Amino acid sequence: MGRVTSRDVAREAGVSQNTVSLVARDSPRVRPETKQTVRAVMERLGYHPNAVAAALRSHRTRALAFVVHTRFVHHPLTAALLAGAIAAAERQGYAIVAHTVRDDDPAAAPDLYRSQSVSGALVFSRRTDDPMVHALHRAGCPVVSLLQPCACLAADHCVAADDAGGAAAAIHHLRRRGHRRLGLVTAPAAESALAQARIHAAHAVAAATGPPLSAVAADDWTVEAGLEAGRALLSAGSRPTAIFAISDRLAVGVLAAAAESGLAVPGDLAVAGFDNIEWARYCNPPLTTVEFPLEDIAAEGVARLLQPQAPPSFDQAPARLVVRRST
Amino acid sequence: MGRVTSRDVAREAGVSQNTVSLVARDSPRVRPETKQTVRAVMERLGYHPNAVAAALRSHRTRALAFVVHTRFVHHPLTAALLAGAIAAAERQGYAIVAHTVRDDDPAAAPDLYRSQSVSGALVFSRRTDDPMVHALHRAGCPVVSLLQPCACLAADHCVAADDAGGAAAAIHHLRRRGHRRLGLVTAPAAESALAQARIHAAHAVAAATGPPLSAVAADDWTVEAGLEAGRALLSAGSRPTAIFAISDRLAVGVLAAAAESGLAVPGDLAVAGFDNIEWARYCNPPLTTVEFPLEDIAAEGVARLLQPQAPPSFDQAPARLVVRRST
DNA sequence: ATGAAAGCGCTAACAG
DNA sequence: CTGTTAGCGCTTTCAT
Repeated sequence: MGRVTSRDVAREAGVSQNTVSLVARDSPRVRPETKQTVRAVMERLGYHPNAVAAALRSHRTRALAFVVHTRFVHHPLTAALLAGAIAAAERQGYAIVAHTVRDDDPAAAPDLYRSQSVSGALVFSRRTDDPMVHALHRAGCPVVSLLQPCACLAADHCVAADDAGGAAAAIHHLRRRGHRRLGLVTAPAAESALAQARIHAAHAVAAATGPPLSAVAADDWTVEAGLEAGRALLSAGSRPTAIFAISDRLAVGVLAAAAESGLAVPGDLAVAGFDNIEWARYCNPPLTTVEFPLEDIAAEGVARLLQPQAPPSFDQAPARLVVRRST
Repeated sequence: MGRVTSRDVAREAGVSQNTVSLVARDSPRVRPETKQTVRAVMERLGYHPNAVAAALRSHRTRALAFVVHTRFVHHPLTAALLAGAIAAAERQGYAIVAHTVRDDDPAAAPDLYRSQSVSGALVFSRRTDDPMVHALHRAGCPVVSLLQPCACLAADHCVAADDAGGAAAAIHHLRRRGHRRLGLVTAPAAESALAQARIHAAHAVAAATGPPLSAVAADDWTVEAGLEAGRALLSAGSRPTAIFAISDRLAVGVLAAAAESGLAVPGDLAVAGFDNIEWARYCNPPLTTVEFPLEDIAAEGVARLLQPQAPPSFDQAPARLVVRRST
């Protein structure tokens, strides 16, 4: 009891294998009546095209890789990007192969491409100059980076949000609330153009509207690191009355630091973040933050891999301030 | 400039294509010296085996699907399970194809299997009787369910945690803290054997150690639903002094309800959850909860798909109480 | 608009 | 231990 092949369908329908193939792909070059007949036989025999054979013969593998560092698998943005990528890819008949890369082994990423298992890769990286992205690129793999600009990729192979605009909106908002002394919690910025965009915009807007920001760099994109950075800012001589953290996880750490110090939020300290992760809605108090359309960004990434000649549907995805009770 | 094939390597190394194939798969039936020679040529020519051709010929596709409902993509457990599955699969040379299924379209799941794109599926479902799992199973796809027992699958095709033990530990803990009036927040339990295991154990232990639980059913596994259930419990006549929620997200909702009512946690109300999501560590106050080894569970799921004849390495993954400040 | 023939790159079966 | 032969199921190319 072998599986049903296009040959079986062809024989049964009294047509050639070629015709079956064309019908399966809904080619306009087959007469409608013939299609009807062949489709009926497919149905009756329970025929399902073998994607592996199709890929071998056509040299087109209908799959894309989604590559993320092992450490960022748990990041809330990863899930949303992955979901968006799956949905968009599926619409075009592509599958998404999820792959994680350990920081010490960036060379593993291109194997999927070299073995013809995928025809391109979406990456979510925290670093502008990422060995994993380099390795993919050097292997000739079409790569699109999500959220993060990448040194080795053309600008239109990076689908980013309007990080500068979002950060500017957050600082403007804090100023409008009457805050003079502002604090900024950053992440390892030297490595990340995404972080730099948010940081530079924050500094620029702050300088244009009042005293400069006092910035503290967290040493990772984690709640823990945000907590420590928050402590540092809150124990300084002239404590800020508002803090903008360049990610929500960092901001959650700042909230924890405020709680430690017995500061009421937003009474004694206002806090704003960036990303609008689910957590932001339900922390105590709910966090003012910047949101951007993750699923659209992932979908655009898929489009730039699969229709590389089509014009990008946007340059930067819009960022929007979501005001909640923390400010 | 076509790609390098095993034929090119064979010609260049002066051996047969078959030998190249055996060397690529590191067969013990090839003389070490021959391997050396062939490997050198592979290296020199930049040969990378074509996984698609191998799959077609051998009828073994080295990929597994990881299937989850669209609504649960963002669930924190999903990321950990996926990461564990990827790591375990990769160790055996398999890739993970991530796939989401909309609730209204359960029939889409088997397509990946029928097209020979994957040789089995890991599923993460909230329902014991899930149309998506049924569809996969009916299509003949080997399926292993993670965390959730499934009606149509053999017991050893479900890799679950010790839900009963974890819930029991939580209730015992609350009793030891001196609480008499206990509340329970459940999720839609009729559909979920996982939920039932936690609920039944909680009721049983509570009954054996004091007055019965007063239970409220949240209508989803979300923070929002937990918030509403928490409100219901806290507005009742004789308010409980401690609440056990069968998931952390529900528990976070209960914390929010407590904050609304101006109740101090744990002073006026103790709260415990289940799952130990990252959020639990950093909410305010940090949440007492039950943890279990997600990555091990995913790895075991992969093993049961790829080595179906090997004995399971465990029956239920151990669950452990993590005591934090909320109790 | 359809058919015939060839072959993608590999592995399996068998022979030696 | 290694070589020979055949063919996985499909798409492509060319012919009609």
